[in-house]
Amino acid sequence: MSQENKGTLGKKHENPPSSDTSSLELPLELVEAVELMFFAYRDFVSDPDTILESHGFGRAHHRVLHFVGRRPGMSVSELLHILSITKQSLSRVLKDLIEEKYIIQETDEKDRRIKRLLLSAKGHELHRNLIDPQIRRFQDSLAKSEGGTLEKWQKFMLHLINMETKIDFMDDTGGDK
Amino acid sequence: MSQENKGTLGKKHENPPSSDTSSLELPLELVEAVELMFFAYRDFVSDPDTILESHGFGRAHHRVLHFVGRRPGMSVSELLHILSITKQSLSRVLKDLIEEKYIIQETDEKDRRIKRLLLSAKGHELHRNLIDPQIRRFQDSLAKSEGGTLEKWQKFMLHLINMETKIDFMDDTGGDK
DNA sequence: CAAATATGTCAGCCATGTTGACTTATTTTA
DNA sequence: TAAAATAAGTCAACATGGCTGACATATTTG
Repeated sequence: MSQENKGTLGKKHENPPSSDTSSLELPLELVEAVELMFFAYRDFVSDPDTILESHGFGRAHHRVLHFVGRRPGMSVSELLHILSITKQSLSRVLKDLIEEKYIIQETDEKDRRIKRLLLSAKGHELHRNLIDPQIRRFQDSLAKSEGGTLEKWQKFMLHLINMETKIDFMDDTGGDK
Repeated sequence: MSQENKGTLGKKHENPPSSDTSSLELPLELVEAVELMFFAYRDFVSDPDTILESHGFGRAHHRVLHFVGRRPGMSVSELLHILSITKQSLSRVLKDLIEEKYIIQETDEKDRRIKRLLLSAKGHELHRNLIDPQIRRFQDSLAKSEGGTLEKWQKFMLHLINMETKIDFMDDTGGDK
């Protein structure tokens, strides 16, 4: 059942031989999957986008709030590394968040060059409001996807990401596995 | 097994009661899922991004190539609708693609106001080169995700998207389901 | 013939990425 | 201890790809 060709979301057409014409014919269900990735991601971030707008923030601010929330006390360079952006890009949004007291900086005691980043209460609240609709979306989808487990979805998604990223994620996630 | 709390990608911590503190404690595995969505999407588009760069194109060009490739003969307004962007945004990239002969315009016979969009041979080739690494990524991930099926992943992703988007996608996909 | 529709274009704004050059603290190391 | 390396921050300029508003043109429809 799981290996059959049916169920690729219900196209009218029969699947093409699906054989090893690999370099000639693309497997249609995977082309569809590419598209699903695009649509799902776009809609998945649409709710937080709306909330952010009302605060004069953008997606970049969201990412910072998210990662600082997930790894309280992380340094600026750790944040840069996980986001894979330049410090000039980061600085614009980080400055906003610090000025408006969503994020607090604490100088590290041992190494006073390092600034530890933390969410303020205000920051936690916003982060919470941003992630709530996304969590709900997952829960709804999970409820509707009988047979599918979150665990399997996670495994699949994890395999899509690059090794270096995987390290960052694991880090974030606690490490083992 | 599929309902247990374990396997949320291997955090060090025990899962918090996971009870109905719903409005107080976020389900950790879903917070991780949010993050996976971010990382997976970013890495998933990274290969095409590299190819695009060598052509002087961006992600926006990729999307146009993709949808025109998937729905040959679509009109400009259909494309605008599916991309959910303004015609001014589209025009910049579409102009590039037409000038450089990746996309061909044909005036509709019945209604000469409508321009039908098509990929040229050159367009097909580029599209193919862009999607190939993504297809490969899916195939690799699928191979590594024993137990998980593409079908279930698709169902889950489909449920994440908005109703209106779902209509667009189905359209694209052939309609039924 | 008037109104609606499909497309295209000009001009300017905004968010968020980039590079390169430099400063200031602070810690490490030779 | 003096020099080098590291962490953070800043200024300036540039690119991409969203956006709005205002219009122009061709074509079809009522």
